[in-house]
Amino acid sequence: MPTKNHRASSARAYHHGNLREALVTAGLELLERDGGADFSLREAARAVGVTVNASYRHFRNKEALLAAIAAEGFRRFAVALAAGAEQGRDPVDRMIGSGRAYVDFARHNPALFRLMFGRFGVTGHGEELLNAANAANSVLRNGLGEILGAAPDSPEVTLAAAKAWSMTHGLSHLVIDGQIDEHAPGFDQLVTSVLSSINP
Amino acid sequence: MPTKNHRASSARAYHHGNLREALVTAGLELLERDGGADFSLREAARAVGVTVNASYRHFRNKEALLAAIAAEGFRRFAVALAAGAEQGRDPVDRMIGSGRAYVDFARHNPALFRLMFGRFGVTGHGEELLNAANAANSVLRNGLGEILGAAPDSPEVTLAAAKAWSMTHGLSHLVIDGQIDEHAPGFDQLVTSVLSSINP
DNA sequence: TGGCCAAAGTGTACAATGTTTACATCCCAG
DNA sequence: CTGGGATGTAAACATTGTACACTTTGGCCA
Repeated sequence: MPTKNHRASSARAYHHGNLREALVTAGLELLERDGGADFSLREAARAVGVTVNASYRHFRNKEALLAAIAAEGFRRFAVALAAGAEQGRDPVDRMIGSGRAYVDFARHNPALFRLMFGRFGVTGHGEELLNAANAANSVLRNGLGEILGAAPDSPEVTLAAAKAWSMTHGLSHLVIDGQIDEHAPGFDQLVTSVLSSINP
Repeated sequence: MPTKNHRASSARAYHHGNLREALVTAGLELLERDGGADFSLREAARAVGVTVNASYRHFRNKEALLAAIAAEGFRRFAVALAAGAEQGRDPVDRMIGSGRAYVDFARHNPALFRLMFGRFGVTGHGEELLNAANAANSVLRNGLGEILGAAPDSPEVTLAAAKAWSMTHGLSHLVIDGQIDEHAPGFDQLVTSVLSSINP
């Protein structure tokens, strides 16, 4: 636990205490507040009650802050997928459950979802992000491995994962981009129906 | 043909001739040049050899230019899908052919693809964009209608379209976002395999 | 033909943003 | 207690999107 927490109590200390984490949290909030475009660095600093330049003590640049936010997003994503899976009895049900969680995560955090997948191609943005993304990924592979009775890194699972992942990911994108209307009657039914067809 | 073409010949005329179209073209090019972030309005104007403010005679703001670019993207997209379908003999083959074209379009125009789907939720950005998007969509529905022997606007086709579209769209996104490595051996095989499973 | 006027383009200005460089303040180790 | 590294602030810069006022152009009508 690297928390130092210099002045957790004092109302207005010169040192913020844990600015890095605070900026990530503020960024997450701002990201979803106006949904679309990404927040400005100054805005995030303002929300935390600090000057812009202070953030440069914790992140090399804005991109680095966004990467940290994306990493946190992947961590929450993995938790959501696992939680969605837990509600199913058999492996197929669990798979569909986490698929539904996948879509719901995107619906409730569209800007974060786009940030996670859109701007950080897995590599070149730090180990933290990479690990978080891989953790989310293995939830999928383990589930499919169980269904197929094969190792999570076997070729069959790889192919099945590509199919299931494509379907779920595409559905999520189409929904958050408004191509599929999430408020139309029968939307839930449609999601269920689409996700059911990922059964390999 | 609304082309006025004031001074098509003169090398350096005060009036550009067809600035609107030129800006769209320049925008398309800049978009793919550095792949990721969207170009600056000033950059596009510079590329065309004109002041930034000149663009405001043709577009209300930057967003409007992006919408026009997205519309042009959808037009080319529809053409590509139709071309991809033509190579197949039976309806299923044609479906897969346009699916492959879908993925290839995304691979060759990732920034445009993201712009088209990511920032313009079908509505609220002008009729031109809406029509172009619908044209691309009907290529899919017609193909599936043919396969299923049902009307393009029937419920079965709607569901089948949601599945096929999700699968193809998701695969495209995962590829251009680097989650699926397009340079890995067997990539073509994987695409074929994934797309084959859209057969309803 | 000549002149006018709307369309199309330029110039200047402004607030906001990301980033750099120099300075100020705090807290803990010695 | 004290000095130095960590953490913050202040001022400055180039770039961006956009607004406002001006200028140039070329086709239409007398």
